[in-house]
Amino acid sequence: MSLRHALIGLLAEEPASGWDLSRRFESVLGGVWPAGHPQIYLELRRLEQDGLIEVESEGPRRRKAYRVTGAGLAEVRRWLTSVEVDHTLRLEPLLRSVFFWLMTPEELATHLDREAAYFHALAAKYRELAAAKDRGEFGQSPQTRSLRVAAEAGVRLNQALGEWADWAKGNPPER
Amino acid sequence: MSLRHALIGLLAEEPASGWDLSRRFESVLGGVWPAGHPQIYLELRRLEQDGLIEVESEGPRRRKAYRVTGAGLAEVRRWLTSVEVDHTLRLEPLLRSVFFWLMTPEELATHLDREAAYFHALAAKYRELAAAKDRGEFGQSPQTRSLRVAAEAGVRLNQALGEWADWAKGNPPER
DNA sequence: AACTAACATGTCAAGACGAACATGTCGCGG
DNA sequence: CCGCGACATGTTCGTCTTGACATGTTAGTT
Repeated sequence: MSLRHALIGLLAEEPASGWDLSRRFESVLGGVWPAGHPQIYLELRRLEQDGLIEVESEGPRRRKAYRVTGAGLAEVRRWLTSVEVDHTLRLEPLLRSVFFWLMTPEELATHLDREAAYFHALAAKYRELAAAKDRGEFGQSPQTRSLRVAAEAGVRLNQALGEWADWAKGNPPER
Repeated sequence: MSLRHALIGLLAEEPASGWDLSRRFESVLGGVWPAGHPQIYLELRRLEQDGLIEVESEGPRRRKAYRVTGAGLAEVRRWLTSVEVDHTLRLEPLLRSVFFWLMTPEELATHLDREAAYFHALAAKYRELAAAKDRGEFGQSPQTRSLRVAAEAGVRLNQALGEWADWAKGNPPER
């Protein structure tokens, strides 16, 4: 159900079409909240029905740009401040770690190498993004600064996971 | 689809009933892969149909204990070694951080305090669990050692998130 | 003998989600 | 002016996942 609020939140920045939102989801939120375009178009129609967003303009190719309404803005703010945070984490790499004992030491070593490389690379990507923002490459708007905070989470999270994989290599379940 | 493999993996440790698995899911895997009992019972029946697990014994209260078959064991191992890891992460607290600019500084400060407290507390819980395992309180089986590795991830992940929340308090989007 | 908490297994409905399919438009290079 | 790639919007189907409801058992208590 967070998709709903994420869409309103993105629209609060600036009006956008389903297609725009789909791409922004992929680039901005893909790392923390994946959503395909079918879901997005569906939810946009629901949001419009509920009066939380409205059509701002219709462009070429049936393009419809949406804008947030007062009710919509109030609803995101209510979500941000009054709705309990859902801390549910679902991470397959960690699920797998519970079953490392079913792998041979060689298989495990290969696996952990790959995982460590993946996480360190992602951490580097976020580090770069954060540095670019610190250089002011995306302006200094509050939205950009929020993304800077989110990027910091990307850095720290993936850094931690990469270091965990490194640590696991030195502390395999079969010692 | 990982539920399937997680269930076989748990059964590879020792035979168990749907109820047992449900509780083990909550205690062992609840932090990384939530699953309610309806899913578990459903999936167990499917797994039995597919010959990956079989009924080991029937006890009181319609209790059916399942045991992994050779095909089942082969299937988890195939999953662990040959199926691409799904790195999808979905974490609402991070999604929210993209929209911090919609909160007042006061609301944000309160929110970040709560989040930091939550993550630090969880990290402490995992740290304790890891320490208990290091003291040998759960034996030294390969399974226990795998759980030790998973617990280490819990420590590092939540530690990182707690520190991130602390950092965000000092670097709010509205400076 | 009645009660209750914990055990144990399930169904059902609704919603979320993803993969694949379908349709049409605009701009541009050839 | 033809064709192609990127743009843009949608549907459909099957699976996953959750919450709510339903049913019955066993052990222990009162």
